Amino acid sequence: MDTAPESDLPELFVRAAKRIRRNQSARLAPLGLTPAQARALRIIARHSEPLRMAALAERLDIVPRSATTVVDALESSGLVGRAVDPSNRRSTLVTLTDAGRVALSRMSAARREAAEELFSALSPDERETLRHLLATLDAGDRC
Amino acid sequence: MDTAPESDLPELFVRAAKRIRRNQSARLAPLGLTPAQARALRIIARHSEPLRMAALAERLDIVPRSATTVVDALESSGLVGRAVDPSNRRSTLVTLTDAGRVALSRMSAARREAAEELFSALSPDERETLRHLLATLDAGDRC
DNA sequence: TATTGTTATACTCTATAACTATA
DNA sequence: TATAGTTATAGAGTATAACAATA
Repeated sequence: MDTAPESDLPELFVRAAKRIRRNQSARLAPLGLTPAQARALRIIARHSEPLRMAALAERLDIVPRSATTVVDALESSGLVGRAVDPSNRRSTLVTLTDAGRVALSRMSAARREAAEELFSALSPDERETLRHLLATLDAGDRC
Repeated sequence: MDTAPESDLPELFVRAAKRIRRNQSARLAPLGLTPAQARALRIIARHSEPLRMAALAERLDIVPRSATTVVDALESSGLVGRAVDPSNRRSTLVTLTDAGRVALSRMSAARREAAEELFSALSPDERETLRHLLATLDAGDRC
């Protein structure tokens, strides 16, 4: 047999990411959201003040043009609104709507269930170790 | 400040996967390969015998139709060949060409460099722990 | 009738380049 | 001229559904 699954780190990440993406897609579809839209919504919600498009793009780790597509979708769904920044009319401020807040609260339950389902193979200690290693990686790769 | 980066496991995975995908794309582009094509090529190479399309799709964790697209690209590049399975003429056997073997050997150096670059923030022990946790997760989610 | 792969099509995510409005 | 965001376009990755050839 030469079918032993490859187990190097990048390959394992690709596999895990694929499972997570699928799980998220399935759970978010009933809410009318894609994973990228949900991610953007959470980032917008985490901020007390409206976010500029460029700031949102940076936090999503995508180029500004790609953020436009994501926000277009969220705006069409009525979950966020765009407003011209009065202090710099070139900038667009993205704000959460009431509907957006409702969507977010529905998402949080789905996210908890998804995390439980995806990481049930690990003990709480193991999950914390994993979280720590991934956070270290995340911080390291940005320097 | 309410800008502390979210650090739950799914979010950390999405971020890590994005970095890995980018790194792989950049390293594979000069070889004329996409990450998915490279992954397929490695799976085909790991087998001593030709792989059926359905078997390849299963190992890539994609539907058979999607495997067709990947193999089409590899065949156009001359890295793999298709042959009718004599024992079951409905099946297609995918085989590595000499050019495919050359491409694979070039890939392996690129993969080592990529892994070193991506995981340099972790010690060898930490990498092994991470590998173990991801492998556990991978095995668990398939049952 | 069931299986294997493919044709046809569509959607998500993201990118580069060129343009517009504003500064 | 520089900046912020967008219009236009493209490509990677993957999916569902319908169909052909074979079993």
